[in-house]
Amino acid sequence: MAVMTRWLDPDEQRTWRAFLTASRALMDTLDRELQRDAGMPHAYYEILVRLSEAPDRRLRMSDLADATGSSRSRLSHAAARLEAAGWIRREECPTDRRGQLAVLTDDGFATLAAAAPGHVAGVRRHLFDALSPAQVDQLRRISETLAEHLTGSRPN
Amino acid sequence: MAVMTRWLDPDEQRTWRAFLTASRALMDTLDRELQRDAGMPHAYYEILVRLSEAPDRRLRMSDLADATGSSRSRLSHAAARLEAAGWIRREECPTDRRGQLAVLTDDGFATLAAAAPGHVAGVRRHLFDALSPAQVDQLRRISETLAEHLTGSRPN
DNA sequence: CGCGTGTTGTTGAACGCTCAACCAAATCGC
DNA sequence: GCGATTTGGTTGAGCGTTCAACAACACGCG
Repeated sequence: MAVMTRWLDPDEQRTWRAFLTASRALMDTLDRELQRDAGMPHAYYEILVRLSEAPDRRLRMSDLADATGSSRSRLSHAAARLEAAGWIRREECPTDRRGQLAVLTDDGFATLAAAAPGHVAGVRRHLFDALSPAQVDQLRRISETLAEHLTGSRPN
Repeated sequence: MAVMTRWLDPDEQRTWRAFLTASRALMDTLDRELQRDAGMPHAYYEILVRLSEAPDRRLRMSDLADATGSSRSRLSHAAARLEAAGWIRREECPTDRRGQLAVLTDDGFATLAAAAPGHVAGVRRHLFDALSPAQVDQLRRISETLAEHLTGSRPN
């Protein structure tokens, strides 16, 4: 027998819609700021950040895809654009002939360094400044729980 | 004199990355489920929902754009697709000759009714089931605060 | 009234993402 | 070892979004 749908009660409804509105507004705002100030979308910024933190500023495409939570296809397309912009280059992987390494160029690093202060200020202004320290802590726990629930492992 | 950047401290860093991971994973998952089960992206589902709740199942394009948090351009393109799918139709606005009304068709309503149970189950499974009642409450307050901070008004 | 200004909505191009198909190399199983 | 499967990565088509430009209409103010 078909299971009756358990709809969202008014409180859940309110929570869900507020979450949708807030997270969309936040990401849209940061995306627009980054596009305006650094000429790249937030997803590309994240790729450059991960590369900048990696040893020798290089990472396997696969690991980079995992770190940024994107599909291989998406990363492949993005890498093509980033390479055309001169911000990364590709190298062959010495231990696996299928593999490719994405390497952050000096140009890419400089672009990232120029974009970072403005972006961090945006994150602070639009997110952390609006919340109490207790709320920031709550948000961290909630997000880590959800991330683990959805991806099966803790966020990196 | 240039202001020194105040970087994110390790806790803020962790919070920010967890939030990015969680919200992206959640939206990606729901989007994929909706695309698979109902043949539409989440943004289009939201448009149909808002229309279904409006008096006479019709709304000014502008109001619909505000309600779904999308640009006019985006909504215009979306409406063209939804109209081609037969889920909405457009009518002229009687009080403003510039205006257009988006009207949910019976077909659109039926499609929405068919998609809703699965989608609600997904929201429950991926979001509410993973959190304690206290966390749901925290998430609501946090989201409402952020939404108000970012958009200048409470989420609807 | 009539002119300027703001609002409503659409359009086309460029861009980014998804999905499915695909190739090549590594690994598994016998 | 050798065929079958899995893994790593790319590609092209189709879709949705953004941005800037535009057209049509409403409104305010002299």
